Formats: sequence, C-alpha cells, structure tokens
Amino acid sequence: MGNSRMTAREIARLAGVSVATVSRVWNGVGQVSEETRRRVLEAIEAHGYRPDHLGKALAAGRHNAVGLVFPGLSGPYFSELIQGFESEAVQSRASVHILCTHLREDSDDQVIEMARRVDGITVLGGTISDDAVRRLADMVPVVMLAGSGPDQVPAVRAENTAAMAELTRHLLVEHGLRNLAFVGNPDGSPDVSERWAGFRAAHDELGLPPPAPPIRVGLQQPDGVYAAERLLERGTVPPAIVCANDETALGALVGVLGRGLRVPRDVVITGFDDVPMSALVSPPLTTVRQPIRELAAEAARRLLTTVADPAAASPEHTVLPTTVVIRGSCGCPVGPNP
Amino acid sequence: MGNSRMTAREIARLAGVSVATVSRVWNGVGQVSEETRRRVLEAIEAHGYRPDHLGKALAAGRHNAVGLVFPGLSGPYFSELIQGFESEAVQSRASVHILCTHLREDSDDQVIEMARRVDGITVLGGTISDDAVRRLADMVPVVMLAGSGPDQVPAVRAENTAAMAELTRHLLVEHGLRNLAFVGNPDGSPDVSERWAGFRAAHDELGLPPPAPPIRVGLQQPDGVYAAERLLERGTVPPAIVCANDETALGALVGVLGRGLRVPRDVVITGFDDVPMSALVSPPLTTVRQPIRELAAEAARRLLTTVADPAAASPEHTVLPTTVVIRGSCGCPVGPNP
DNA sequence: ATGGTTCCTGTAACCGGTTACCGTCAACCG
DNA sequence: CGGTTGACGGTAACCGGTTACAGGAACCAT
Repeated sequence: MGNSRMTAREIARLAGVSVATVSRVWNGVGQVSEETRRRVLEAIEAHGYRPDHLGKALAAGRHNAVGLVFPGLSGPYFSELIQGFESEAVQSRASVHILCTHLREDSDDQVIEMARRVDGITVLGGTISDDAVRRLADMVPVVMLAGSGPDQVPAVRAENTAAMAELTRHLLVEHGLRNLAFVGNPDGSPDVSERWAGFRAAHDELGLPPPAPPIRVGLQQPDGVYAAERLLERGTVPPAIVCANDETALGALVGVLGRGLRVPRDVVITGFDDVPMSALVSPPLTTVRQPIRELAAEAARRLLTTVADPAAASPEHTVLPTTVVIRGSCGCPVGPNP
Repeated sequence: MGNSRMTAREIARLAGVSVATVSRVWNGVGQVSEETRRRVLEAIEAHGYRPDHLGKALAAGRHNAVGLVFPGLSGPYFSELIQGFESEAVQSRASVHILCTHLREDSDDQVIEMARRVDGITVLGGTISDDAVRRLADMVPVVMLAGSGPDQVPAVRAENTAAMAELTRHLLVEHGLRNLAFVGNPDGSPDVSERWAGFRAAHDELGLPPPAPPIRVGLQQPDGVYAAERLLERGTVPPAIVCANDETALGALVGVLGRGLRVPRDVVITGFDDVPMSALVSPPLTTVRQPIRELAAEAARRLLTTVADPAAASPEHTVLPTTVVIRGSCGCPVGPNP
C-alpha cells in the first residue's frame, strides 16, 4: 500500500541514510554502494514512495509539461490534432495542459497564465493575436501548429496553397467547370486563407477572371449546410462548391442532397483534409489529404526538442506535404478503391 | 517589461521590505501599512512580478489543476464534453490536464501519474478499469462523467434508460414498427449499455419478444455507415435502425441513402444525443437530447467543490434529465420548427 | 514611569525535492 | 608507514513561495 505522503526524508530515515542518497538511488546518479542501494530500494518499495512532482519541478526549474492552445473542438480535424499532439507528448512523459479559447477576448491573459505552468506551448494558428504569441514566445518556447504566427516563431503546417490550386485546376480544366463557389472564411483561419489563395491562383494561372467572393462561414458541418442553403436560394445553382474543409463539404453535401439535387451530376462538391467520413459518403468526397495527426505530432516533437535544448530552437517552418484525392464528388468515375 | 525571472525576494530587496511583506501585499492578507503596500506594489508593477506557480503550489500543497481522462476524441459528443469541462475549470482558474488513453493498456499507470500532478480527476465512463479508478480515488478526488465507476465514486451522468425506452415505445406503439435493429456495443461504454437496457425494457413492457442482438460497432460516424451496410446486406431491410448515438445514426443515414433507400419511408433511423448536425440533415433526426456541455460542467463543478473542501465529498450520483426529440426520421411529419 | 494593546514587519522554518561540496575511510603506492 | 587516490555518503544550500512567531514602535491607561 503506497502512501503518497511519503517524502524522500522519510525514506531516508527508514533506510538509515540521508536524503541525498535517496535522491541518488532514485535517479541512478552518483556513486552508491550496492548494499546501500538495496536498503533504499527496499524502503522505497515497501512504502510505495514516488518523488513529488512539485519538488522535482521546483528544483529542476522545469515543469515537464507542455500546453496546447486551440480555439475550440469543432469536428474531426481539431480532434485529430489534439490526439496527435497528446500522444507524442505523453510518450515523452510530459503532461498536456489544454486551453480552449472559444475565441474569448480574455484568452490572451489565460495563455500567459498557462505559460507560467508549462515548459512550452503549441498554439493553433488563428487562435490568439500575433502580439500575444510574441509575448508568449518571450516566456517559453512556442510552436505554431497549422498556421503561422510572427516571423521568429517556428511553425508546423501542411501545404495548402499548391494543393488547393491543383484541385481547383482539376475542376476548371479536367471537368471544364466555371463559376466555382468557394465556401469558407479566409479571415477566419490561416489554413482557409491559404486555401482561398490557392483557389484564386488557379484561376489566375489559367487566365480566368477572378472567382466570386467566398461564402464566409465557419468550418463545422452545420456551417456547410448553411452555406449550401445560401448558395441554392440564389436561384442559379453553382456548378461546383469548393469547400475549405471536409466538414463543411459534408454539410454542403447533406444540404444539397436534402434539396433533391444530385451530386456530382447537378453540382460538384469538394473538400479538404480527408477525414475518415469523406470516403464513406456517397458520392465519396474528392478532397485533399493532409496528415493531421502527424502534423500535430511533429509540432509536439519540435516543441519538446526545443524545451529539452533551447539551443536547438530555430524559427524554421516545417511544411508537410498534402495530396489531392480524386473520388466521385467531383464528377470523376468512382474506382473500386475510392 | 516584465521579466518572469523576478522572485519575491528580489521584489522585497527592491522595495526595501521582506519577502513576507511581499507575499502579504500580493495576497492581500495580514496587516500592511498603506505606505509599505504602495512601495511593494510599485516594485511589483515596475518589474511585472507574478508569483511562481511551483513555489505557490509547493507551499500550499495544491496544484490548482484538474485532470480529465477520456478514451479518445471521436466526434462532437466528446468534443462537447471536453469543452464543457474545460470552460468550467478555467473559470475557477484551474488548469486542465488531459490524458487521452486511446484504450492503451498502459493507461492505468499514466492516470496514476496524472494524479500526482493535479488536485482532482474526472474520468469518462468506460475509460479505465474500476480497479484503476479505486486506486485513483485513494490519491485524489475523482468524479466519473457519463458513466459510473465503483460505488463510492461520485458520478455525473444523463438519464439514458428511460429516455431510450420512451423513444423505443414511440417507434413500437405510435409507428407500429417491429423487428427494430439496435446499433451500438453495450459492452463498449456505460452509456450504450444503459441505452440498450432501455431499448430492451420497452420491448419487455409491451410484452413483445426480446429484440435481436445489437450490431456491435463503435460510436463514430463511419461505424454507422458500416452498421448500415451490414444490416442492408442481410437481404431484409429492418423497418427501423435505433442507433446508440447521433453520430452512428448520421453515418447510418448516409449509408442507407447511399443505397438508394429513402428515410423514413423505407427505413426509420433514430439517434441519441442531439448533436447540432442532427437537426440539419434531411430528414432531420429523431433523437434524445442530453445536455452534454452542462453534464461536463457539472462534473467539473463537483470536482472543484470537492477539491476545495474535501469534507464536501459525497458519492452521490448527479443524473441530468434528457428529453426525446421527435423529428422527421422516425416517420413523424416534420413541423416548421424541427 | 510602567505595563498592556495594537499595528506593522522581519526572521526563519517549511513545502519536497536536487546537488555542490566536503569529510571519512579503505585500499594502494612508493 | 605516511601520503595519495577514489569510492561513498552526509550536510546544507537552493528552487520560490507561505506563514507561525516574535520583536519593535506607538499609543493608551493606570
């Protein structure tokens, strides 16, 4: 029966040694005779002693914890990110503190507060102001995830622009579609901003007039339903709805099908992210695959590396590759292995 | 410009007082003359001093942090839970540690590890073994959320059984349906177990033969798609698919519609939870509304109360009410306000 | 003048670890 | 046999706060 009230001094008393020796035995550092080590280990074992985290942290000046700041847990994308980050952190025996800003105004203060309790923080792009990120980076190592902050702050993100441009070209060239509608708010998140840029770039490159302004909605499934409604009630149905992410695309699909339209026959829909559901709907969603979990894991690794060795810090951006995944919703024939 | 390296002793030196006085001024306790207080506050202000958490925690024997343990972040249900918990904890200025077990085997140890870093833990039902919960409860206050653990451990959950019985009766009596299929694994989570119990109870009460065994799948949207496929490939389409939660119901809806069947005409589908998407699909989903966020917030409140005053602990279960929400997917006419 | 209050503030111990430094002792060498 | 060496382990300072206790000054009543 291990009493968690056991302290190193108590163990020292029981084993007839000093606290220093207990610490040495537990951490396996310094010189301790076999006989003494045995006595100490016995006492530790007998009373289930485990060193207190606070004492350790205070002495070491390290918390062995990292923080993750995100706007909210909307949909599979954020869920995957958080799980990827958490897995990696836990593997390194660091505990994970979360702060969900819900885009509150006072979240900047709360982030600063968090910085005092962890060794490093990963911030999802678009969550807090660049100014807050800078203040944060003055206190602890910071890694931006899926988006970027001020220039000096390292970031891990996926390639958005080129992939979205490629997908858009596919619709414009392969399928000969025009007047594509874009669903997503470029000012809402760095990811959407880049995807919108890729969307426009594809039009530019092909010498086409710039696309219509985006339907500015959020990134959740209900937002996609709403966007579809807004597009359809305009009278003329757009030939294709290019969504900023899969969740809005799935929402748009639901909304479009609910109006009795057929996809891709009456309207084409594409997404971005390749969440598991996208391969399962019918028609399966043409989208862009990005390694969401790996993205977050990489952010965690870079953060932990920097924490362990501040000299290893570099403001470099890690950009993970993405690939266009052609399925049925763009009008391509659905293969046996979608 | 606040240097976070400032310590109370440094401030004391600068203000020409002792550390004790700095502490008294910061915490507003004890007697301090107006003149001294002013000098100290000036020094604090000038150097942006904020007391270190570790020192505070070590002295107070309190971490001012709570933990949340959950199996994984699958879908809006868990997302809502986590956000509800986090909001409430942050309001009480407690930081939130998360542990995502992913149903790993070594998660019991990691939970114990977490217990050494927080003042209390909330565990989602079905995440870790009852034995681990007991060991945990010996170390820190524990509140179970959405499910229950060992008897002595307090829990916060929603009413599942009666609501599912009511919904099932609605299908059996109002719509005269028979041979309902249940989708969900009763052994996978306490929630599903209770819902399955309510499903069976409704059959019992009406003197009907017990329902067919459940289609044992997970709780995510793709699981619903898979379940629908399994049900449909049996040849005879069941008149109704009663899903353990909305996400599988939405998945089943996608799967069924993808096969060219119509809902509710060819097959009825119901869910449980009432996630936002459920009101938006067509037909809108008949389901049971449970106050997910409020559930988690209540768990956080009970945990924080117990942490603040261990004498306030009670093994009582808080059960929040649920309500059946009739929409179109069960065959009822869809009103203007679904 | 003296003893008792009251108000303010400093000293030092404490929370629970880590670790620099130093003393002890046995072994070994010249 | 004195001196050097190296293994071992204890003492105490330190991390950054909180707080019990005590001491000193000012004031009041006797």
